[in-house]
Amino acid sequence: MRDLSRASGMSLAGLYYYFESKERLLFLIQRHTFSTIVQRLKGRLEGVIDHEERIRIFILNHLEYFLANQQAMKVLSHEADVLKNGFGSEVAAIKREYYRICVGLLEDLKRAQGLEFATRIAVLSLFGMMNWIYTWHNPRVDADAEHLAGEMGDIFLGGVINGNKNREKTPARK
Amino acid sequence: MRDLSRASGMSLAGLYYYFESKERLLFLIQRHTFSTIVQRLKGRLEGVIDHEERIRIFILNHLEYFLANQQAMKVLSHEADVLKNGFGSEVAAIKREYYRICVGLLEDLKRAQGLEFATRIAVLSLFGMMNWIYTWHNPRVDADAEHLAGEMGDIFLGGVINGNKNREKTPARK
DNA sequence: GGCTTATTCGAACGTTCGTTCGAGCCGAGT
DNA sequence: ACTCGGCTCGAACGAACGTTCGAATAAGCC
Repeated sequence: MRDLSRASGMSLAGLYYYFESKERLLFLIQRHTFSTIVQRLKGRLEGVIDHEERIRIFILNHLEYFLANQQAMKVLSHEADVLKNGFGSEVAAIKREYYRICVGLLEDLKRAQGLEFATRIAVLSLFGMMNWIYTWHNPRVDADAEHLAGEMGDIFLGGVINGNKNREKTPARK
Repeated sequence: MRDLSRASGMSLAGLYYYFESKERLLFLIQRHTFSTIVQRLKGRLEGVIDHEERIRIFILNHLEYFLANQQAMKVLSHEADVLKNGFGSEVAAIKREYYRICVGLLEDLKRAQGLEFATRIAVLSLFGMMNWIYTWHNPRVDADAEHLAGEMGDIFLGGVINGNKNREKTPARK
């Protein structure tokens, strides 16, 4: 809170005039952030029918926000699940909606192409790929969101579509 | 430190008799953890020549340790890069060696199969997939390390081997 | 038994943290 | 001119933190 006070130019007590506690302030930041990501995603998905393209849009939307707000996302990733009961559940609901959208995109792809893979593990692997970026991405060295989304989309889509073909002496898995 | 004192049964001051500071204690834990992972990996890779199998071993080794020490890895993931200069560089060196091993495995696969993808992004995506597990894995619900390593191996190997075939109207990328 | 050395601990120190309080400032309304 | 409500702040409070210190205990050796 003292850091925020210094950075914003407002006194420490002044912050508490607007935000009743540090926890509520974190809650507002998290709610705003995750709501924005979900809202932008919905807008971008409208009218797109190709299943692979929809997943690529999901990845690009996610990475763009993460890289544009890298410092913030670093904190938010570390501060996941620290909110107490009341605050935590509302943020958790938004995250759950986001997760469910991704599950839906994958289920659609599975149905359309007759694929077989574990949706939950695939979705959480994808989130891992994307979220881990805050630990290594250096804007001066690494490619931009669009390029990275392309590469990750290649790996992920190639994986869920052709994945189990690479098991030696193993039939398609249930 | 007070938590450790309570959990270990030794007084707070007693801890400082054995570990000169909280930072040095964290350093010892990190060094031991990452050294163990690298050491086990090297043992398991010995004698295995198939490139895909070697990457699957890498994934299994990583996930097994992460799931067997989930609470610890949750902390270590959060405490990455908090060590000051002296301590930090030694741990960073071990991590870099681990990273380089993974890069080597992928480069071998690329060469053997004539593939084209960005190694750095692929490696860091794989780390993301695997490391993110501490945020969602529930031992009572989710599969064990072996099963998860199989699924993630399918996705990752399928992705790097067949990835760019899924780009619409796009040639293989450089 | 005495003496030395290793181990353990309660109590405290100084700092940082989240938060609160009371007093001051300032512009709008009467 | 006076007041009132919104806004801002310096200063402090109590708790938690990493760390230290001196004394108490235990263990090994003569």
